[in-house]
Amino acid sequence: MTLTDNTFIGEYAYSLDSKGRVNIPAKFRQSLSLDSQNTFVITRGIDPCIWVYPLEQWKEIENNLRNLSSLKNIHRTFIRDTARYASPSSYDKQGRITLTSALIEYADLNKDILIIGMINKLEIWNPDKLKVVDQQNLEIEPKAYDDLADQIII
Amino acid sequence: MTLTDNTFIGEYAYSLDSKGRVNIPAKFRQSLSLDSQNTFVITRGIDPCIWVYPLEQWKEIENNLRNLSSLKNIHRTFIRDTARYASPSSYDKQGRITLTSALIEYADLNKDILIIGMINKLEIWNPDKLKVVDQQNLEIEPKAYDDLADQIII
DNA sequence: TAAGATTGTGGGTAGTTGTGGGTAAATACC
DNA sequence: GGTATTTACCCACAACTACCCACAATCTTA
Repeated sequence: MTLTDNTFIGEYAYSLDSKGRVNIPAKFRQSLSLDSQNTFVITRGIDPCIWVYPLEQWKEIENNLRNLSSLKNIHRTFIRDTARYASPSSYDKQGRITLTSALIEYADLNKDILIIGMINKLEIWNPDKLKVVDQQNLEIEPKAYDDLADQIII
Repeated sequence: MTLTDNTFIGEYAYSLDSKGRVNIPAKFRQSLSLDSQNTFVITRGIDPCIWVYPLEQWKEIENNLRNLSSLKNIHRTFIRDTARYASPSSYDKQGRITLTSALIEYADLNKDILIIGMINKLEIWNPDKLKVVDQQNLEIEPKAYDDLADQIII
């Protein structure tokens, strides 16, 4: 059964091979919209992980960036920060995408990796790094969670 | 795999050879629209870097400039600054464009350069200069950045 | 339960890409 | 007008990448 297009949930343990390739979980490939043309855009996450957007989703970001004028420094900086680490990657016949060495380094990936569905995108993690971040997040103030509760019903 | 025409993302480390030639990343050449006829227009960036526009995109800029009235000093100055340093450059069989010595000097380029996809154009940087600018931009008020981020969901 | 299909992982190879340099045409200079 | 310098086009080659095939493990289906 398939859920909504370009929507991803769940956690999967996969491996990164010697050529920098990672399998995209079959379920995620099936969730990818036709308009995304078997293509994802990979980029730096805010956390030390790789963000993987369906092409269609990424194009929306691009369209927003396109409307910013380069006359303003803050706009140029925002475009540069957003665009420079991004790179399109189509999956091969086996369902794998190739990561760039820059991103592998940024996320500090070794052989074992974790792929997490984040609704509108995926995250690729070094499992050890994620453990550390999870630990840190235990210290989030309860108040912050309460504020969030105002915006989202769960 | 092709993304949108004339849309560029990613960061690439290349080199400037003794003849003033720089490779245009293959992915960018593939993104270039047919109407751009393998041609870019290079000019001064606002930051100390070189801006590289697809020909088609540059024509749009020219049209926008056409609509500015020469009665206003700010308009005249803007048109002059934008037009005077611009020069078209087609890439050769190997995919390289030739930079003018004036622009190489302006961007203070040595052998190692960085090419950054900025959605509607490219930037060519001296990596050391970019580091300095990146550092300066850390001082942008977080609030201003957040406001921008609110408009663009990433 | 058994056969078939799907999925995740590994590796080989042909084509592409980035970089250097050579030569002839075009341009500038005296 | 002849010479020097620059520019444009061509070839060469090492490194890398995309594409292909193979296979074992898992899941599906009858």
